[in-house]
Formats: sequence, structure tokens, C-alpha cells
Amino acid sequence: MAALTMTDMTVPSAADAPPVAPTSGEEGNRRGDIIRAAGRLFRQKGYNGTTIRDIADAVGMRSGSPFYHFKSKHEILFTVTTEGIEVMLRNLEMVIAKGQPARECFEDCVATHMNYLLGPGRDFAWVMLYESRLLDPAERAIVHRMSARYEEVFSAVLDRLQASGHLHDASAVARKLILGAINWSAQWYDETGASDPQAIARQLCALVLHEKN
Amino acid sequence: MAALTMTDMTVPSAADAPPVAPTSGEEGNRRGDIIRAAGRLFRQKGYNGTTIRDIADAVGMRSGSPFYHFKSKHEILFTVTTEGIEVMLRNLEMVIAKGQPARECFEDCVATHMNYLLGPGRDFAWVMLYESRLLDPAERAIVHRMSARYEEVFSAVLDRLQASGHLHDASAVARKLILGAINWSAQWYDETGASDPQAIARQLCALVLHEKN
DNA sequence: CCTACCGATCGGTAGG
DNA sequence: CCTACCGATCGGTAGG
Repeated sequence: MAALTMTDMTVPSAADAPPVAPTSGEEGNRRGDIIRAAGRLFRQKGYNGTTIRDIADAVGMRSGSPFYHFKSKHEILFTVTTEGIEVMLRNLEMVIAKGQPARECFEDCVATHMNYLLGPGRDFAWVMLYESRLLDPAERAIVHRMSARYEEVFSAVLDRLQASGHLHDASAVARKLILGAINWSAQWYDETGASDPQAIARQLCALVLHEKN
Repeated sequence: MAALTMTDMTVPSAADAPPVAPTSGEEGNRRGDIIRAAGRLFRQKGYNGTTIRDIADAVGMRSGSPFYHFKSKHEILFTVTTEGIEVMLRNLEMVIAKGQPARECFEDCVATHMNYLLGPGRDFAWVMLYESRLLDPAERAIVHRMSARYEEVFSAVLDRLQASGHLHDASAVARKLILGAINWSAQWYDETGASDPQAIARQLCALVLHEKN
């Protein structure tokens, strides 16, 4: 479960060069390449519809080579999935640490969630949402625990929203409904080239919140 | 695209008995058996994670026999998918035909949608929502057209809701957000044994609507 | 709807 | 990270 921190990868020094020259003219971190390619393919064709050969092709490897970096296809799925939740949870906690008023905090949380979901986290978040159920029970339990942690934190935001009179219902069902509206956007964002994530987040807030001016 | 009408299947007369005696002691419609078993398996393990042998086993056939009823595995997926949308669209149009006031109509639509999604349509609706993207482009286009038709009808309901002052935003994005909150319930309904579909529908309405008493 | 089967493909490994 | 390969499984078919 070690964070992949692919987000903050910077240009590595020449000393990091792998022992064997990479196929492309790039630097290192072939492991990260595999994860990113796998994420994209898993989203497009599903986990079971993607072969190790697809992934290897996408990063310019031969079919046996991904197993030098991961011990199984399942481990690739697990890594993509946890990358997805970890980033989302980290983002959420950073927003909350700002200590904004309830309403501003909520809108910021939603916007941040959507910015990742529809932007850089497109593949990772999608795989977490729709493919992680194909993991083994033990792995799925870990993922489930992390998702539960996310909801727990999000729940506190909703509680404050209710206390400030902006939200009437902060129950578990209401929380699921709101998160559903948010997460579902990954399904339709592409086809409607319309709004940006930020704007969608604002519309969601307006839909659910009661203004107190 | 012919409706399967598995919903209104009743006890067939003895004259409908298949030429070859079925393995189990039951009546007919092995095709319907296959569709139902496939729906359940596709939801549990995904389309690509389900084999023809899984489906055949589930209905007590040998692995080659499903191809007597369907010309390919894809055709099974397509049939399950269209069954899902057709029923949902039919249900929606029946509710609208009642001619209720905007607010009552909306709540009825949501409740009906959720009753099918979380009840008898669990497998069909799930496959439509999450597995139909694995269809061929041509088949997917048909499914997409039917979903668009559903949204179109649903959109008219939202427009009336806006006209009556119960909803501020009836835009395409708002529609997607509302449908997302509804559809996402299929993801969490099982684990939280709490509310029934009806109650969830009511909470969704309260969350989104402005009361005008 | 069964028997018997096929060609293709898949995840994964040994050995370097 | 490549070469070369394996056993298992898969969707689908011929013929009855």
C-alpha cells in the first residue's frame, strides 16, 4: 500500500537510469509507466478485457516483462486502485485542513473530488470505482477500508453543513446519494463536452444546498 | 430488439414444451433462463469474467448449448442489456401516462426507477449501466439511443418540475447529477441493508426539491 | 440440446 | 527486461 507518488514524480537524475536501457528514449520508472497504461486500458476495456500483452505493448515491452515489476495481473489492478483512493483521500484531507466555513469547505471538497475524477485521476478513479470489485476478497477488504475512510471524512463535512443549516439531511443515505451524483459524472463527462469539473461541482452544490443569505 | 417480456411470462401450457426434454423438471423458455443466469453472472463477475461455461452450468446445460439459443456471447450481453432499458423505459412511460402533478409524477418516476434497479431489474439494469460499453459499436449505438430516449422523457418531467417551482435547475448537467444519484444506489444498496427503494426515492426527492407549501 | 473437438489466446515462468 | 515456452482455458463449431 506504499503510496506510488506518481503525482509528484519529477525529472530523475541520470544516476537513476535503469540497468537495462528502456525501449523509448525516456528516463526511468517503468513501473509507473505500467500502472498508468494499465489504468487507461482497464478503464477502456475493463480488467478482464485487458491482457498483459495489451499493457506490455502500451509501454513497449514484451509480454513477459511486466512480471518483472508485478508478480501478477491482480497486483497491477490492486496498485492502480489504491493509487486512486489514496490520492482522493489525501486531496480531501488537504482541503479540510484549510479550515474553511462549512459551505465553502463542501464546495471545495466537491470541486477537488471532481477535478481529480474527471482530470488527472480519470483512469485511477474509474478503476477504483468500477473494477476494484474484481480483486480478491483480501485486497478488496483493504480497498473497502480506504473508501470507508473517505466517506467518514466526507461525512463530517456534511454534518457541519447540516449544523449550519445548509443541508437538511446528512444521513448515510443522503451521503451516498450526493457521492453518487458526483461519481456518476465520470460516466457522462466525456460525451457532453460542456462544462468543466469546477462548474459541475458548483451546480451540484446549488442542487443540494439551501442558501442562507 | 424484440421485447423479451420475461416480466410477464406466465405458466406455459403443456403444448409449449420444448422438443427435447429439459434437464431440470421445469417447463420451457430456456432462452429466458440463459438471459437471467447471464445477467446475474455478468453483474457478479463482469462480462469478460464470465464464461459461456459458467452460464451453461448455471442453467444445467453443456458448454456448447447456449449457442443453440444465441449466436454469440455478445448477443447474450446485448439481449440482457436491451431487456434492462426496455423495461425501465416502459415503466417510466407508464408512470407519466398517469398524468399526475409535477411533484408527484417526479417522485413516482424515481421510485419506479429505483424499485426496478434495486429489485427485479438488479441484474439487467446493472449490466446495462456497467457492461454495455463492452458491446460492438453498432450494438452500443442502439443501446445509447434507447438510453437517450429515457433521458429525454425524464427531462420533460424535470422541466415541469422547474415550471412548478420545485426545482431551480433543470439543465442537462442537473439531470445527469440527479440520475447519477439514483443509479449509483445500485452500488451501495446491498451493503447497507437499511432502507427500501421507496424510502431512498423519497430521500432523493427531499434532497433535490424545494417544497412549496 | 449433447458430444467431441479446434484454434487462439491467456497468465505466468525458467533461464539468462 | 527478453526469449521461448507451457498448461489451461476460452469462444465457438460440426454433426448428430
